[in-house]
Amino acid sequence: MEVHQLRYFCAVAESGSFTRAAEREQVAQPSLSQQIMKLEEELGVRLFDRLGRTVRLTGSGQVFLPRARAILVELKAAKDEVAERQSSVSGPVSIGVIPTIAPYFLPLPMALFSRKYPQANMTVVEDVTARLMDRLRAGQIDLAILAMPMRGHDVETFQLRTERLFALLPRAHRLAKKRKLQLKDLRDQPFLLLREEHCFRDTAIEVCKRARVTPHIVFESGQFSSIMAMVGAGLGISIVPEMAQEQRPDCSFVVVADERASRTVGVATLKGRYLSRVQRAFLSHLQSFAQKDN
Amino acid sequence: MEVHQLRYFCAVAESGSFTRAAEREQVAQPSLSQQIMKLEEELGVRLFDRLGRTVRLTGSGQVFLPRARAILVELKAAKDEVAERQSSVSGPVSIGVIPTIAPYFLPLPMALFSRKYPQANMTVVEDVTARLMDRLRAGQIDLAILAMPMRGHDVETFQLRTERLFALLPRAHRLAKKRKLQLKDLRDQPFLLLREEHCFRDTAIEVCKRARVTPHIVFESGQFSSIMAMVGAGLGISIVPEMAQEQRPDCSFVVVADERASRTVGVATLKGRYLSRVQRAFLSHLQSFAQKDN
DNA sequence: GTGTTTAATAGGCTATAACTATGGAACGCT
DNA sequence: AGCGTTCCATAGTTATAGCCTATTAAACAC
Repeated sequence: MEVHQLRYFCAVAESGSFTRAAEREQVAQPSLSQQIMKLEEELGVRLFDRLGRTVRLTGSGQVFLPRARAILVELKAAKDEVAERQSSVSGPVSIGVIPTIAPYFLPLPMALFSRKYPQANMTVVEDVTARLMDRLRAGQIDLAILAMPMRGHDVETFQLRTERLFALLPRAHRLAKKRKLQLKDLRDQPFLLLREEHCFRDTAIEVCKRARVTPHIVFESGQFSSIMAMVGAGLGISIVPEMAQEQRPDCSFVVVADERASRTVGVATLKGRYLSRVQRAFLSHLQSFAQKDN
Repeated sequence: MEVHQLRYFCAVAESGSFTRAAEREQVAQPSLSQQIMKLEEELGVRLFDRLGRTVRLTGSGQVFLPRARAILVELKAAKDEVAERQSSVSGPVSIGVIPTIAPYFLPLPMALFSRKYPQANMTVVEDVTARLMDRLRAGQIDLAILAMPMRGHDVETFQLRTERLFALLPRAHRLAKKRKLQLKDLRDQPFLLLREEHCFRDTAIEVCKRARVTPHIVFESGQFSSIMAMVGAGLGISIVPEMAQEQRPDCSFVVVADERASRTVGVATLKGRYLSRVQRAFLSHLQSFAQKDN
């Protein structure tokens, strides 16, 4: 039983004629007759009585007609729903983001996108890189905003911006007044860093190592605000990304002048993953926030 | 969009693999891939994400899946309903019958058929031949029981029985005691006949004419019972078919011995008309009441 | 790395739905 | 009644398109 057979059947039933039905369906009359016969054969029942030049539904045909119509309608509805889904910028977008980016970067793009496309249904998952990648691979999130570079053959990444790193110092610190500093200036300072699962911890340690500095870690936390409070209390120093800067009476931020002392923020999607129209729209929306200059 | 594409799509969605789906659908894997791609092309949307060796529905695929399933289910339901209709002896049977046959012949066959197939839904239309033929052609009745022969290229007929004609006489009539009589014996008798629309009137006149008798008609009615009452009252005589005989104190029935003084009862269907299983069953049931002899 | 699994590609084959042309039956008209 | 017209079915042909096998490319497992 094929779709065109149902279409032809309905056309004959509605026009009461094979010839007119063939015209309506843009097909030669014998082709249509043939398909109707095939349908009748498969059903094991005559659907039409061919009475001279009038064609009339049999009882079985009358039973079959509404069902055939319903199927054609549902077929169209299924097609339309999928098309609608693609043509309108609406539907679910699930975004994963790491905690060291989420509060600083995401609010503005999300608010603007939500205003532009009220039909978009955004969900944000905040988690560390490893678990975000799991979710990305599991299809639970559509895209992930995290620190570049992302090794991993199965993801596609787009850089959004590269930001300088800043030393976070107590306001009373001897380096706090400088306009910039070198990481080697921080040697022997007690360090406060994020917990191991956070990738920015690795970034910070990495840049230190490159400057031949091995940080002495005295405190670990899950968020910058705890670290800042501790630093403000004079317990040590830290390194934070540019976007985490904020006005605080107890802390100073001094830019780290070392070559390559930076963090790159990017967005990742699963390679081969098909994105719906909203999802693609959000991705390019994010890219419009990328900063071309370093 | 074709039915097999929907089947393949559901198979892949359910098995999570093109290869397993191809096995399930008894088709080579490339064929299945091809049809899925074609479907995706028509919908303008990717339905599956091909992620390495795992295959997963896209959002659009998830939307499309339940609809595709529903369509396949309805397709089967439509097919099944038609099949059921043909396999079981149930459903509507509409029977037309002329008034000079209806009360005498039909009750027994109908009762037996109804007992044998309680699911059969019989309807009887009693009307004269001309209007029954109209209804037959209009598809309002499935078969018509009437007097043969039926001229008309567009009907198919089956003879059921041939019955002798009887002279209907007042009990006191001089011929009432005879075991049989000739039509010419009735010459000059006042005739009571059915109205013009009734074919049995024509039959009666026809047999008379053949016997060189021109009936002098003094009364016309729509039913035999009126005629019998009148005949019983001595107003004249009539001719009735064998099956209309009944025990009456005021009338006698004497068989007409003339060659070809008979009426043949048969059943007619519209040529080219497809009969459902019940309808065919009732037709052959009627034929089982045919009398081979005479 | 190597072997295995999986989906996509390529090319040939076949099945089938399309077409044109024609036949036959039914209906309308004169 | 004869004629022309209309309509569906049939016959034969063409072309589409779905299926196949063989192969490639990539991903995964060991």
